[in-house]
Amino acid sequence: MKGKPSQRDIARAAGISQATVSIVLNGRADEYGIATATREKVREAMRQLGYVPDVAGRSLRGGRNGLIGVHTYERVFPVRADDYYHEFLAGIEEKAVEMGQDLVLFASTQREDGTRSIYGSGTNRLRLADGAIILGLERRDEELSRLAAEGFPFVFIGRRDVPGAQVPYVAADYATAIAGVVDELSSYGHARVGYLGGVLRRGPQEERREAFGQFAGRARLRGPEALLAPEAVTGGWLRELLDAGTTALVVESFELAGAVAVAAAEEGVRIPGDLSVACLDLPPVTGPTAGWSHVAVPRREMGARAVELLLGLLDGRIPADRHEVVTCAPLTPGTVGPPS
Amino acid sequence: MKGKPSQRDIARAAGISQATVSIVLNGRADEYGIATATREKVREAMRQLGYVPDVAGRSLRGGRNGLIGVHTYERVFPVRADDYYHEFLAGIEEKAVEMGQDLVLFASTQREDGTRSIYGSGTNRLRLADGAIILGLERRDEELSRLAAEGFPFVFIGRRDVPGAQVPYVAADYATAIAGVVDELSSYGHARVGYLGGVLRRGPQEERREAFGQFAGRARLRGPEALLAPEAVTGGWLRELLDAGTTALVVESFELAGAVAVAAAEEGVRIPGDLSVACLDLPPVTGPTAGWSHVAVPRREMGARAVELLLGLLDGRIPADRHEVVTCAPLTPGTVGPPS
DNA sequence: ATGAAAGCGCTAACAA
DNA sequence: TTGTTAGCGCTTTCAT
Repeated sequence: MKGKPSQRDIARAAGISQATVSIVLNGRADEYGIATATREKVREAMRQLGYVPDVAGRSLRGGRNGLIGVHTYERVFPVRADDYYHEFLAGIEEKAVEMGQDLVLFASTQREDGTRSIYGSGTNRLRLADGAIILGLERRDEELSRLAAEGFPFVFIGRRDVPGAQVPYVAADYATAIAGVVDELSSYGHARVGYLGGVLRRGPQEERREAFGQFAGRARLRGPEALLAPEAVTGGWLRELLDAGTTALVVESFELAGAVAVAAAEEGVRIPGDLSVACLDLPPVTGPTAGWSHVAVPRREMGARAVELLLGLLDGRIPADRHEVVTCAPLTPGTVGPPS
Repeated sequence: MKGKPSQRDIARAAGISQATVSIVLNGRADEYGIATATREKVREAMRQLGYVPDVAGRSLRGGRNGLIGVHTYERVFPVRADDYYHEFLAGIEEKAVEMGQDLVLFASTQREDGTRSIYGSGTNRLRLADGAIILGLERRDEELSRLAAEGFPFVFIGRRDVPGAQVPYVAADYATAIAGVVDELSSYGHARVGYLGGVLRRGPQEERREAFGQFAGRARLRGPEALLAPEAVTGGWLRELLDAGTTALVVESFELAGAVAVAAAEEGVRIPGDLSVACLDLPPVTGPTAGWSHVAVPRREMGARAVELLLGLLDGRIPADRHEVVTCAPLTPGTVGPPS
């Protein structure tokens, strides 16, 4: 018994047929009415030989292998301390533990230029797992629709409405969260509320900006919209903003919020005394923007929901076109107050 | 053709045998002298049907499945920002990418109480990968020796000399690094160098303390040794230390270094003016101890080496009792200088 | 209550 | 130059 012991080895050791071994191992012993003595013999031999089901054999046969794939379009463990994936993965891991599933991180799909692609490396390694959770900011609609067309079970984290394909996804309810922010600012009496967004227009950002425009319009709030890189957020820019009568600012990312903090310090602008600031992103625990008001995207919970959704798909309990929207926590207190 | 097309489907479409398809796909067409026309027919049918090789079938046949297991005794993605595993995993991922291997994170091995155990859940799920890398501060020698006895290929990260078993591991060369620290302090002219360690005595810490004792003795440095919890490091303690003539301090962990920073601020002790401090651990990028002199444990490189070592074991290129010691980077400049 | 056998997709040894 | 066949580990159907 040098390599991995197979069911055949167990069968031989227990003096029994391989089929019976399979039945006992899969907990269908009752269903098939296997004698208790036989079950014991099987379990004993199994323990003795250190048997573990072979993933390949099982998934080849069409069964499940307890592997949940996790595909990211970038490195999971980044070089710099960029924790974009971290919270999602924490949620995924947590739920995987609960459900007794293991996680497969697809590192083999990375190409020369550092990007990752599902089909780029020729073979779709994702199929090794029962299903997969896909995360990433990149738009790769063709890959997703191809995956869907092949009938491979997967869940995307982040909103993805791929035309002509049913892509199950878990998304944060930005719209409601942003409506809440607008409401709160409005009820404080702010009339001119600015929006500061990044120049890099990726899916989620676009969604936030649009939601803000919509709800601000509905609440009759008028304010400037600026799409800037962090280094373009200067003291002068901030002064101009205030001079124009803006009393509150909604900031898309905490990168930008950091720039605002610096600019405010330069100009002696007090926050929230002179300017209320609400951030639409999670703050770093430390730094100048620590404690600022923000809308918490529930990344952890989204990760966990993705696992649940995927397992639902696998069990056929959930239809393949289902998506879930996870509610964001309300705006935290800190840097939002009445205008001066 | 709803499901994924197999080689059989291609063979039928191209009117040839399945074996020929396999040969063409694996690039052995030259070797077997397949006619150019046949190759074209295969490629054409492949493109047309959108063929993707099935990993399960392939690994079933070949024995290897391109999966490297990663077992940790704690969560990989921690709730608080404790990045103990992060750097190791960054190295592992990097090398896995290079080697075209995927990673399996074993979440299913976690039990009710939150601890993880290889055999705790009844069967050894690790076997589902080709081999595994095991990390964690806990001592679970029985598990490791059982794993070794079963002939399962694995590599431990961290020094582990398990009695009666050959455990391949990748460790940091603390001894040499600490000798370097002692040398440097000695050459600056320090005569009394203290050692501050934690009360929690785990493997690596013990090793550091012993190495320091050994090299300090050899260099005829005399200094107090204290094993304290961070909250026991007070201003009074620090003052006493200085009054006794100590001019330099080697600190085991950055938790303790943080406590020293606070105590020094309290007492108006300048670092390194009044006291040189060398830390034997990686610093957090931010905080009062940022920029302090430290010995960098090459976690990233250790992770990468572990992957190489494991793949070497799998290929039989490396014997199963091999271990590797990775050199630490030398003490960084910052808080070490001549005594006042 | 248990065994025998087929077949999932793939590769390699052997046949033609 | 190409085809035939066996078998990797597993589950399931059918037969005993």
